[in-house]
Amino acid sequence: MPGSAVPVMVPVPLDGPFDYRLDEGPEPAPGTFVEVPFGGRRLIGVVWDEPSAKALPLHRLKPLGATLDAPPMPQPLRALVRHVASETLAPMGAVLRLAMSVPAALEPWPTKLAYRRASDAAPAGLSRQRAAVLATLADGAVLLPAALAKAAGVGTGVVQAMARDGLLAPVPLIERPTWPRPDPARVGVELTGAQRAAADRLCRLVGAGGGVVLLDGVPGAGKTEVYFEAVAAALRRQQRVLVLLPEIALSAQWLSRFERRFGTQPAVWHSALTPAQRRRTWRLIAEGAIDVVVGARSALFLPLQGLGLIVVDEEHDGSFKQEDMVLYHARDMAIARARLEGCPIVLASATPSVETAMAAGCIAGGPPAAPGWHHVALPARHGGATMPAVQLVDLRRERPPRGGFLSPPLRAALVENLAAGAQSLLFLNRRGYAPLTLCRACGHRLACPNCSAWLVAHRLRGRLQCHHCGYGMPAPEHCPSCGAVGMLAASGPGVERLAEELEELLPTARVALMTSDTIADTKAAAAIVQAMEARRVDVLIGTQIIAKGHHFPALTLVGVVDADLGLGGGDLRAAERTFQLLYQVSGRAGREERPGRVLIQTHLPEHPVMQALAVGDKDRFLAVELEERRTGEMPPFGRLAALIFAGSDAERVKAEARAVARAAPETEGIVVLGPAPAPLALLRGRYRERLLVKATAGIDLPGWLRAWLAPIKLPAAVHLQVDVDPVSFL
DNA sequence: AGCACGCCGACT
DNA sequence: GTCGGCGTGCTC
Repeated sequence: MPGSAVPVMVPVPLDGPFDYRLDEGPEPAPGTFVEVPFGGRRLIGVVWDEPSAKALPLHRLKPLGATLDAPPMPQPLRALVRHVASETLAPMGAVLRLAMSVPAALEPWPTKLAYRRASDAAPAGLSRQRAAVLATLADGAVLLPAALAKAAGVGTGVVQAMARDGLLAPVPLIERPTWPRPDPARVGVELTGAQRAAADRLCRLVGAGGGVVLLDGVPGAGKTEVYFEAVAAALRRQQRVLVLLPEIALSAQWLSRFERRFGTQPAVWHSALTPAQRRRTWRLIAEGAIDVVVGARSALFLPLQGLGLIVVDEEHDGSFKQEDMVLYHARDMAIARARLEGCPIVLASATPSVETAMAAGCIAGGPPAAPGWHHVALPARHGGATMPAVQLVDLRRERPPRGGFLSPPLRAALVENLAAGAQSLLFLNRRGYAPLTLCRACGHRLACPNCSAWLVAHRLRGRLQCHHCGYGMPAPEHCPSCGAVGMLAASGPGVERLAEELEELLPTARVALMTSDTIADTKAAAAIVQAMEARRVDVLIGTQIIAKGHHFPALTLVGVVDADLGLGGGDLRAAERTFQLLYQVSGRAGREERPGRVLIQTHLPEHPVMQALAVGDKDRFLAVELEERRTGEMPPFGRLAALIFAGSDAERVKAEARAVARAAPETEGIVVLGPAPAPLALLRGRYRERLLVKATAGIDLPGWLRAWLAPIKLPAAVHLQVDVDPVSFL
């Protein structure tokens, strides 16, 4: 008997698949989860669609193990794994691991022992309790011990004893939880005419085979309610829906809006789930028992079948780019999944990314919409949401008092707003007390020993902390360099320091701080949101964590303390990110009947970002930014890739980076820049050098990179990470 | 990623 | 004399 070779992908960071020998029985279909021997261990893998690269003779293959009793991985998801690997240059097995993130969910549901009567005839002389148990189990009923005891009005001890005595017969019962199904027929909030029209356009695409829609409108224009109608359309067709949100936007507020429309909460997927919740949710999704999943970027790889719609909300958000193991952009890969599933995808944002806006053909002076792309714009609600009045405060003229960071106009506005009994928000994208501590005696600056970064002072914790690695130390009393005592001075603003300044300015105000340091979990976040809603806070100070997801009716003043923060560093997307962030923050002010006011403190009032913010014109900003990108042949007109070489030996890292750069093939339309020290030249104790690859449009950049790098063998002491289409340049 | 095999320091 | 450090190499 010859047997056959079965290709299996395993979730280890290698390019597969690997072949296994099948001696008898039918060949398992692609997607089947199987157990296989691998190296010294046994792994769960997936039967793959294409044969392995090298065909070993059958006798050299190890035997295929058992098939797991789990729904096979759907074909479009397998295709997505291939696609993500091919685009990111990650080994396919590393991507597969993302789609097999919950191995425990591949085990069948646990069975619990339930009981039925051992015989129809009731023996004589039973206690009242035992008789009650048997009576409860009349008509062949089968119940779990706890339910049985409760129904019979006895303790569980009676049930256990009766089982032991043979009066009850055990029946293994599979405990499959049920999940409430969202009801598309319910009526949620009433849509305006314009919202209805936009919703109808989305609904027409559902079931029509595919397409990408940019759904664009100011905060409060009702984007969520509009795409909910598309969700309902998919549900009416018995299809499933995946909604991706940035982690911090997945708030209780979003969930309750969903519940208002559909009568029940959707399944959620994010990093804070417990292992048991994770296992249950994953398995139910694989079994097709869950219709709608809302989750952070890792939800992209959930085994939903029969997808009818994908939504990516806050499409522009940088956190959709995964920055460690496999470097993928969840928005771009969601577009790929939608194409592979043959379903439409809605990208929603008040501040679309340049890439998305260009593809949707909605930038003045830009190209028309790419094939399959659509643009649905939602106008502001009349009498409802309007963007607040934005005032630029020129810090070169309006100097804050010595040692402070709030300019006279912003101070006045804060005082005024408190007197009026309204709430204010101060935005500063800097955690801690001060970004830098220096010695006034010798000028020494306290830096992280592992990274090229300053240590950030955190007064609330009495520590100095590195924001890039885990390093921290108690705040020292004397300078570690010259030993001078009491000469260490905080330099620059942080949110904690702002709170101090505010306490001086508004001694009676109730101030709350919202940063990732003060918000440990969703409960803590909900507590602050509640305090704001209940008007127990007058001024909320926060980092970018406050930019999204919540809206506070009584908030009428927003102060941006340092608008220029994100513009330094020469990052390609610095202007775009700053505009998006500040526009979102500005949108927090005055979303109900009260008019809002925004003060933006800047040293660069003439910068296009500030000018666009001042007039609230994102279309003009996009047009200016697109021209800028066109001139430099930067994305979306060309593509970039960053190669980061890292290792503990600075010279070796540099030498390897140089050698790899020299090996780059000469290609029309591609330039390799560098190596140069990466922006964080030292990170977690490893020296980093960077090569930047710039390709003109139309070049298969991942393919070119693979051809270049495949023959290169790096020593283990130098690690190379390839980031195709980098978002952050750090 | 794991897990083996493989050569140099501090212990029963 | 061993136990164990993690460097490098392989996994159908």
